[in-house]
Amino acid sequence: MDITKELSHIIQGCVKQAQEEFSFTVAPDIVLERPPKTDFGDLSTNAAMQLCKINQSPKLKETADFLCRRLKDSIAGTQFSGYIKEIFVMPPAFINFRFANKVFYDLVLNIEKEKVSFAKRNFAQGKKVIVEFVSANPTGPLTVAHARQAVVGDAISNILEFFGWKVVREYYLNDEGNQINVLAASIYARYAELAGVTFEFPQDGYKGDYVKDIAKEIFNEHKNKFKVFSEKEKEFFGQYGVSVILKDIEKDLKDIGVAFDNYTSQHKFARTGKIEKSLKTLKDKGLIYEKEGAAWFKSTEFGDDKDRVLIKSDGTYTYITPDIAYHRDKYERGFDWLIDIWGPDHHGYIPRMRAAQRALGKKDDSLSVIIIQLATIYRGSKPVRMSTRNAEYITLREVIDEVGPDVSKFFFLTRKNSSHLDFDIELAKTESPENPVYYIQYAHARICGILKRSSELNKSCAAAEKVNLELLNKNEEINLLKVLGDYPRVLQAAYETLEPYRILEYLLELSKVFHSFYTVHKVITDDAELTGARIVLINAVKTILSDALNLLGISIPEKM
RNA sequence: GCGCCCGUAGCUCAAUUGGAUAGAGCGGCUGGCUUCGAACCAGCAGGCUGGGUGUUCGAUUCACCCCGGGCGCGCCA
Repeated sequence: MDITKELSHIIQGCVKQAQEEFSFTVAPDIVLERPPKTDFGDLSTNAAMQLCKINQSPKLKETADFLCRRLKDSIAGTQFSGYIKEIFVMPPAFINFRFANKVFYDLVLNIEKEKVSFAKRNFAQGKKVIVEFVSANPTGPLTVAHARQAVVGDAISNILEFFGWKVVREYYLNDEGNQINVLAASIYARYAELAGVTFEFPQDGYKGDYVKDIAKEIFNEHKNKFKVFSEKEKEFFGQYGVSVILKDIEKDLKDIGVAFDNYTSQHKFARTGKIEKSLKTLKDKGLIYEKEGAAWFKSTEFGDDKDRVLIKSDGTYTYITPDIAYHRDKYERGFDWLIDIWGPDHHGYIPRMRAAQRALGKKDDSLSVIIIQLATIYRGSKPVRMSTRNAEYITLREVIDEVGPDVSKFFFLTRKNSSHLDFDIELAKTESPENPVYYIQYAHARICGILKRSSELNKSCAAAEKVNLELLNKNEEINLLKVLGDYPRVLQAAYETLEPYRILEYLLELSKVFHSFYTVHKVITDDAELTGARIVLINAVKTILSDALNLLGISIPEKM
């Protein structure tokens, strides 16, 4: 039984009665939320306040009292009454509900039976969403800056899947254009050094050692083949470099546990004719005009602050031109929802992408752009500045090797997407209590320890249905049960806001109430019935801990 | 100058999208292991939520104006 749903039906009925009683004409939406303190009960509605507000009535208290009486009447005598212990009004005019413990016992049985899918809702009904993220230029190794986007994007994808979406994780590979030419020239310059050819290193070239490595590789195969740097060499060195770098990127992503379903190469995409097609569509709609030898898109007609060049006067495309076609192609591939995850340096790009999407006749809510703020990386107390061109960066590889994938993921997921994140590598590496990862892991490990011991002692055999859960009535047990009950709501909030950090915060809270329970009560005792009940309880905690982490892409050890 | 994000305890961040006495972790201070793992628990101290005005039963949240920080504003990608 879904208490929240049932209750909101009943409240709706009572609100109608209140409307008659006080001659209110408008009814509010019914909102049920969890009160901030346990003194205020387990669930709360502001229906009375809303009712008075929209009907401009000062009778706050009267309305609340009336609603409260009617609610009690409506519930009394029904089977529902076994689940509600108390209904009371608190100032200014909240109506609060306190549950009977039966609510929580049912919940634990549910977790035991269905595992984590007890929290599942099929919101999407199999609709398709494409999540595009990372999409870092293949001009150098992935840095920790990309790592946050990778980890969050993957977690968001998992959450969407959990709620019934068919998800495709996609990496848009920007493998042509200016920066690839610069890469090609940089590699060629290093090659030239080996081959004894004079060629000046480009001014804004990529200075990292990986460029030298690639050059060396090419030199070993083709010692003196490339005497000059013409179009042919530009293409060869560029694509060679991209393929080597991409291989490393893929490996890094794999090692941190982020798997893409698809890489779309701009280089290949440009050869499908789709860019020209989308240009033609815009042109046919009269949204493109000529000025100073370039072709401009009237993006201001769709909310952008200035029009944008699509075709430069030299005949080449700007960055957005293929990107518009690419986004259009996503729709044509059958996706109902497009999610782009970008770094903060791209936020200025949102209005023009949005404009293009509108120009193509798509609804605003079919495209979501999530901006993930940068992670500032610290080594101890010192921030590390990063630049790919100047070869000053910490790579994702270093972080995986130093800190390990699970712990790094944990840190990248601890903050709201829009918040800056301080990632202290030294802290992440320490095994000190300052490291919050261990708090959750420790709770999990403790549970595993108990379960192992109980099975050694042969005390865990009672099946959940036969266990007398009513024995779980101590404060610490009830608290634990309540937090378990919050889980579906937390997941749903993470889904609606696309903010995975909510799940992590929840896990910290769950771990906290577990630790409190643990220090006060023993699970394994001589009382077989109580032992059985408590084992069911901690099993439920274990299920949520490991499955929620799994949803975030983090694994958790049984021992530490 | 314009746009976006941010400003909350000494530090790093929350606050159920307008709710109740603004909460956690770290750091500081007090206590707690003979018993399933003390990487833990219980408690104390710490706040004019950057400042101001407004909207209303109610503002950390919304609107407007200042102050301070980050990022972006190209026929780069």
